[in-house]
Amino acid sequence: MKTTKTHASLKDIANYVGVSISLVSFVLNDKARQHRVSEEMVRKIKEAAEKLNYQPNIFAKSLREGKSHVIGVVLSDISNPFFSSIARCLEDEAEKYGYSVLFSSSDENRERSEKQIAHLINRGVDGLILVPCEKSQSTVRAVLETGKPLVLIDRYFPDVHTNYVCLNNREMSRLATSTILASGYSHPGTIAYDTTLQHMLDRRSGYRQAMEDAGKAAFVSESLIRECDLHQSISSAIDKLLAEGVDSLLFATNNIATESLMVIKNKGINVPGELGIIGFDGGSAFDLFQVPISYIQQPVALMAQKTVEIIMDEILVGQRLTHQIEVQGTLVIKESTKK
Amino acid sequence: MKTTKTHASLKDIANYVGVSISLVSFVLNDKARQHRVSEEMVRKIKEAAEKLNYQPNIFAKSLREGKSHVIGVVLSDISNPFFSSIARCLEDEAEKYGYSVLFSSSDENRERSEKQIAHLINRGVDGLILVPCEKSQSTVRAVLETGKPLVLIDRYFPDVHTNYVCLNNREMSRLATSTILASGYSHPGTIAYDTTLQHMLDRRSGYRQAMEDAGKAAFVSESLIRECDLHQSISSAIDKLLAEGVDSLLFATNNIATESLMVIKNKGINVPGELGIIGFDGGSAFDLFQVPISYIQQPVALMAQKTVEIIMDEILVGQRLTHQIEVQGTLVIKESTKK
DNA sequence: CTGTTAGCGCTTTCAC
DNA sequence: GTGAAAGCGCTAACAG
Repeated sequence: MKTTKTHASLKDIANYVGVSISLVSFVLNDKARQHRVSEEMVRKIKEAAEKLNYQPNIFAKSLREGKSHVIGVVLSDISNPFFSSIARCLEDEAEKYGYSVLFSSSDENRERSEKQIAHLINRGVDGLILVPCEKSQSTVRAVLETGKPLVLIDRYFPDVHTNYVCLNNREMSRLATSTILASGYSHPGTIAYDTTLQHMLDRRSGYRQAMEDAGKAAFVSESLIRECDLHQSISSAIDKLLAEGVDSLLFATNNIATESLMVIKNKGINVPGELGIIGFDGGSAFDLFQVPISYIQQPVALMAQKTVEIIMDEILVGQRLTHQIEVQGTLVIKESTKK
Repeated sequence: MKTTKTHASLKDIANYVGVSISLVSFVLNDKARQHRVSEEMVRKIKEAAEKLNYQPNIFAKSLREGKSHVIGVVLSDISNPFFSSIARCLEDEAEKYGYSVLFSSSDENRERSEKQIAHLINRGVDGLILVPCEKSQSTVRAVLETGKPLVLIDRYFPDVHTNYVCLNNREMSRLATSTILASGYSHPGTIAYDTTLQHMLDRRSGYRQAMEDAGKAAFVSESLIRECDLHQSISSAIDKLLAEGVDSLLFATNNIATESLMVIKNKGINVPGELGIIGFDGGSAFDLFQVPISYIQQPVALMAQKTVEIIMDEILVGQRLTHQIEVQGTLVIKESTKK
């Protein structure tokens, strides 16, 4: 018994029915009408296909059509809950179009992501969905030049003209901060990653905006917008912020929030009494903390839907409009901001 | 400018250098020696390939070779942390072999998983890695019959002869339970999913074993091994167990543990004083709970490594031995079991 | 040492 | 209404 259980081909059906291969191809691709194939013939061929359990050979089809019916996705790390939930939604959306999704994780490493992208393009993906990493403008531009349909998700570069779908980061961050203020906290600080990626800048600037709106612009020294990169630095960032007299914190990502909560717990700081908190993206860790944590929720399913919609437009219709979509987040208020 | 920026082909290189296509093919596939191509020629061709930025057309290659260099993976749900971490590891392992991974989520639904599998096979994947869902023996057997290399991961069916890689579930569960007992808890209970999947049966039976070993067999009524399926039932499962006089709990999965901790927190039960706890797989939620939770850790990276190793053996070498691997877990003890 | 040739399975143009 | 034939890019058996 051979491993490659050679499936029935058009030829097999043609022989079986006693007609030409092309006729079978027409019928099985719903081009029967167009070629005015007789009803009788159509029936016979479809029956035979059914009987022989015909499955089109996707390699041949791809070779011939220059299409793979696969879209490639490069994200930060698929084992990160935020990205894995995006992954799941992308998978579901793509499926609606009969498309499969090939994932790879860049680990926020530019070289690595370039390799992954090259690999995916080599694999013949019909389009690319990217969570671009820092300073990868040139990479994104290079992809653009290949003419491959491309949509960025979660992040974008203001100086690169591409499709993208992301959260209204600035606004959500502003809203979160002003909510903290409205709850009676007077000295909120924030912790974000030390990166030039736009979504982080926006989250920081939303915080700043809220502070200005509240007439606390003067209070916002750079030291209230702490940056961190490694896990260790979170602890020291919190120390410094507390030393500044901060009474509440906005965490710019889920990871930062989770790490920070760990630190806060270990320090025995009381939430929300001593410290008010808002995080990003929710998750069971937020709910199991001493007090449920308020958070900014991203409409992940919607983001995925829009992203796939855009890319499929380009792939199928060949549309070349640029879609830049900002979806609206939701602020979910729990106990951690109830002073 | 065309979308399909038609890449350089073997033909282009052949024309450029002024030789035949096959010669180019040999050289570029490292069969130069074998065909005793002259050094000079090899150099020229490789240079030309470099210069024209040749990239083999993967569709043609696949069509010709009947191989896609892709492996398909069907798991429960890629947005579940346990599976997304497996996904990530599988991705990394496959990459070492130049293979890509196509994921899909079955949601523990047999019909759905059958569709996904069929789809992946249609896509021409060279092998399949499955987290099989309940009662899908026949599906697995069907895959086996196609002759496609197959490895099950996380779970297996005792009555189906396949490759698999899973945790030493019974032993870990036994160890966890006996550890609970050794810590001074006398009435441990357990909560597992209501399923006939072997890994769940094993986790239950490990618990039972430990109880027998401790001379508490009589104490183990069925009611101490609660089953749950929906979220709501967890709450009632815990209620019943507490009513039975249970003073500690072993949760058979990460999800069950997380849900349960939520319930326990809401009930205001003191851990580890009133209730000792051991969960599965760890995660930040476990660490942020009032007291860090002890857990059984699965060597996910190792599992992925073994799985890919086995499947690549079959794909590349055509090996047909059956590998059934049980990897060893680790019991990580935290505060939740220190009475 | 190098070239010719025959497909892999499919789509599609053109001819009858 | 139906069929013949070319060709997508690649590999490999066979010639020379």
